[in-house]
Amino acid sequence: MSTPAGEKLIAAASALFYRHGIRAVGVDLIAETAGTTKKTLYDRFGSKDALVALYLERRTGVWQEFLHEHMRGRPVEDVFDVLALWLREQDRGCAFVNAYAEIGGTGHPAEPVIRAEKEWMRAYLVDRAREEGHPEAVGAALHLLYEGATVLATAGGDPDAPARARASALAVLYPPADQEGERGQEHQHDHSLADR
Amino acid sequence: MSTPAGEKLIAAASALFYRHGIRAVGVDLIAETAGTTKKTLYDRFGSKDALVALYLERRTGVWQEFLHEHMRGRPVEDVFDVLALWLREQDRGCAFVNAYAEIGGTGHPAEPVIRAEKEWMRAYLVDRAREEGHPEAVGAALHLLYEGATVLATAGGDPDAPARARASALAVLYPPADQEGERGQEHQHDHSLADR
DNA sequence: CTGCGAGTATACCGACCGGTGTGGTTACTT
DNA sequence: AAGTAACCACACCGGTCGGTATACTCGCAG
Repeated sequence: MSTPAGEKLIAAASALFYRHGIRAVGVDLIAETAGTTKKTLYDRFGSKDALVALYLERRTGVWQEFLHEHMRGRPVEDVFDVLALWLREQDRGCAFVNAYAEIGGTGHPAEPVIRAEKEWMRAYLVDRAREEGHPEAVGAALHLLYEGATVLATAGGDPDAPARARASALAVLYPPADQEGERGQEHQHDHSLADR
Repeated sequence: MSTPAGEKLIAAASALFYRHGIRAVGVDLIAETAGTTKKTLYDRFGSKDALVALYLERRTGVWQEFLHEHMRGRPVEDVFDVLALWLREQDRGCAFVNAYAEIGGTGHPAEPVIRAEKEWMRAYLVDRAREEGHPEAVGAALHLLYEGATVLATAGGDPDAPARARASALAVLYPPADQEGERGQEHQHDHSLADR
């Protein structure tokens, strides 16, 4: 926690950074939106970069709380429903991917926060999948589908992407019996994700 | 094609936009890097926004050419190898996702270019999958895995993401025989992606 | 009563932003 | 010979960038 004015600054900065991007939002606008002054911003946080890092750290917590709350007692494939629900209000997509687009590879203090968020989500899905008896590779596949769905729902403009990802996830989680079709003689089978 | 100075400007702008982001690069820097002047830039393109749109259009063509060339005669799952090869030099990830992070939802003239690229890639994967006897839903799954792999290889910092995506793709393309395990009584089977 | 942390208000800094205007130099066309 | 498209050099514009400085007020703890 920070001081009252500090919290107001974080709240204003978070909303502005997420909606318009990091470089597009100046410190003057942040201070004005928060109803405080630029002086207070620099007294609390020292630099815009530090405020950016704090914005992403806070957002990690908010998402994790949202996810845990909505996933309680539900199977792992329901992450795609939770994602769809989240994206209904967070229509600018993944804040971490967006931030990386602007600051990636620059040594910005927020870079490790971005990486940590992706790693946390990977671990979450792997663990949840494992609890339901699936190997790690299945969790990794869910993670890929999850990130792909986020991108395609926003930059791709396809609001049904999470639903499609859910359907794909079911195929990975519960592979159907091998219905041999016209193809099937030129490749070796056993492409199960088990035991990798 | 454009005039010689125009081409130099596009080349300089493309490299700078991709590496540092759109807002981070000013028109002065672009003109100087191209060895020409800001005046010429505005005479050719009219605005920075138009140059951004052109940058993305050109990049669409470069990627499509790269993809076609490397995919010749190879099965659809090899897109993930081509992606890995591409990302070895294009280490800032998907230019379109990055651009969307900066200009998404602003009415920027480059927005339709971004959407078109995602749609083109979806159609490509669906078509390639169909040629090999797979239904549309399989192509859609490949698209999700492809986008997820790109994000996780860059923002996620996981260089093995494309390889993981390839493994997941094989499981979707060639579902193994249903090895019933400890789980399997609480869900209905038949989660094949066929016929959707 | 004094010191201090937190906050406000406002002015200021050099640098850079996207974009324009002026004027002059080639080279190719009609 | 005249016109024109392409280009360069350079100066200029108002506005905004991240960041700093000065001076003042308030509430609270010693």
